[in-house]
Amino acid sequence: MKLKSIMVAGIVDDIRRIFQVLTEQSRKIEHKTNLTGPQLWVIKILKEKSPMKVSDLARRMYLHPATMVGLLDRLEAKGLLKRTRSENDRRVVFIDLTVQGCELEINSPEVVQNLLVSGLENLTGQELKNISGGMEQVVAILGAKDIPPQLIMSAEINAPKRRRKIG
Amino acid sequence: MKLKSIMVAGIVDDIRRIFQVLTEQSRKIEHKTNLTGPQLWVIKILKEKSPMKVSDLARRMYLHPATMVGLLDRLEAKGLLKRTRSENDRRVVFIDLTVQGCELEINSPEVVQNLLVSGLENLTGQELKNISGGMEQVVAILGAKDIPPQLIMSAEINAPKRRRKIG
DNA sequence: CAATAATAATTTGTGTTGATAAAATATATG
DNA sequence: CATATATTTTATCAACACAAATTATTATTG
Repeated sequence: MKLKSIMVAGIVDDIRRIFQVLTEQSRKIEHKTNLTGPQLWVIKILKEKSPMKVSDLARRMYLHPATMVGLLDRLEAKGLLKRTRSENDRRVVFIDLTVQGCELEINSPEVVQNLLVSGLENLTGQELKNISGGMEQVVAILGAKDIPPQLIMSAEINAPKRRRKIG
Repeated sequence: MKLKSIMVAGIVDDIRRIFQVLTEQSRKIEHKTNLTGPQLWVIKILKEKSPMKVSDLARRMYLHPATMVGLLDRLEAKGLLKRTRSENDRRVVFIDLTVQGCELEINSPEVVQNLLVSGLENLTGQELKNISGGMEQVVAILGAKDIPPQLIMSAEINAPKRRRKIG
C-alpha cells in the first residue's frame, strides 16, 4: 500500500509538471499572437464547442456578462470571431470563430504539439499503447469531475462575484 | 504505422483535455483566492524554486522588469512574499514566499489534486505503474524541451517586447 | 389581449491590474 | 572615473472586471 501512494504522488507531480510546461508555452503564445490570457481562453472554448451564447461563455469563464461583452468586442475587432443574432430568440447572440480565429487556434499550440508528436513518434507501439491507456484513465477521472461539479448552475450564476479587494 | 499516428494524436488530445480541465480549475482558484493569473503564476514559480532574483523572475515570465515590480508590490502587499536585499550584491533583491504565500499555494490546487488522488487510488497497482511510466515519458519529452529551448537567453531578453496593438 | 415580469445582451461609469518606456537610484566592475 | 547591471519610480495606456442602468425581446399573468 505504501508503494501505491508513492506512485499516485508521482503521477500527480508529473501532471503538475506537464501543466507548468504547457502554461508557460501558453504564455509565450499570448505574446506571439498579441492575445491576452482571457482572450486566448475564449478562443479555446469556442474551438471545443461553438456556436455559444454570450451568457454561456460568461458562465463558463466565471465572468460578468459585461466583462464578456468587452472581451468579445476586442476579439471581434481582431476578426477572430463573429456575432450572429439568433432567429428563434432575438435576444440571444451566438458566437462563432471565424476562419481566422480557427487558424489561430490551430497554429498556436503547434510548438508543444510538434514537440510532443515528434517525441511520441520515437516510442514503440507498445509504449504508446500504455501511455494512451494511462492518459485516458486520467481524462476519465478529471472528466467525471467535469460534468457534475456545479450541475445545473442555478441561482448564483453571475451573482455579483465578490470584487477583488486589495491592500 | 497508421495505428501509431492515431495513438499519438489521441494522446496529444488527451493531454489537451487534461490541460483544459486544469486551466479551468486554475481559473476558479484565481477567483477564490482573489489572485489574478499572473499573480498566481508568480507564486507557483516561487514554489518551484526560491529565493529568486527579480530579474530572473521577469525573464522566466517574459515580463519587463517594471511589470515584475508591480506584480511583486501587489503580492507583497498581500503578505504572500517578501523581498530581501542580497548581501553579496546590494543591487539584487531576492524574492521569497512567506508562510502565508506557501500555504496558499499548498491549498489552492487541492481541488483537482484531491480529485486526482482519490481517482487514482481506486486503480490497481499495475494500472498505476502503467500510468506512471507513461507520464514520465511525456514529462521527459516536454522536459527535454524545457532545457535547451532558448538556452542562454542572451540579448533579446526583456527587449522592448512589442506593445500590444489593437483595432 | 394588455400589462407586467423575466431574460439576454449591451452601454455607461469606475476602478484595478498588467504592460511597457524612459528616467532615476544604487551598486558593482573595468 | 566610466560603464554596466539590478531594481525601482514615474508616466501612460490597454485590458480586465464589475455594478447599475438600458434596450430589446420573450414569457406570464391578470
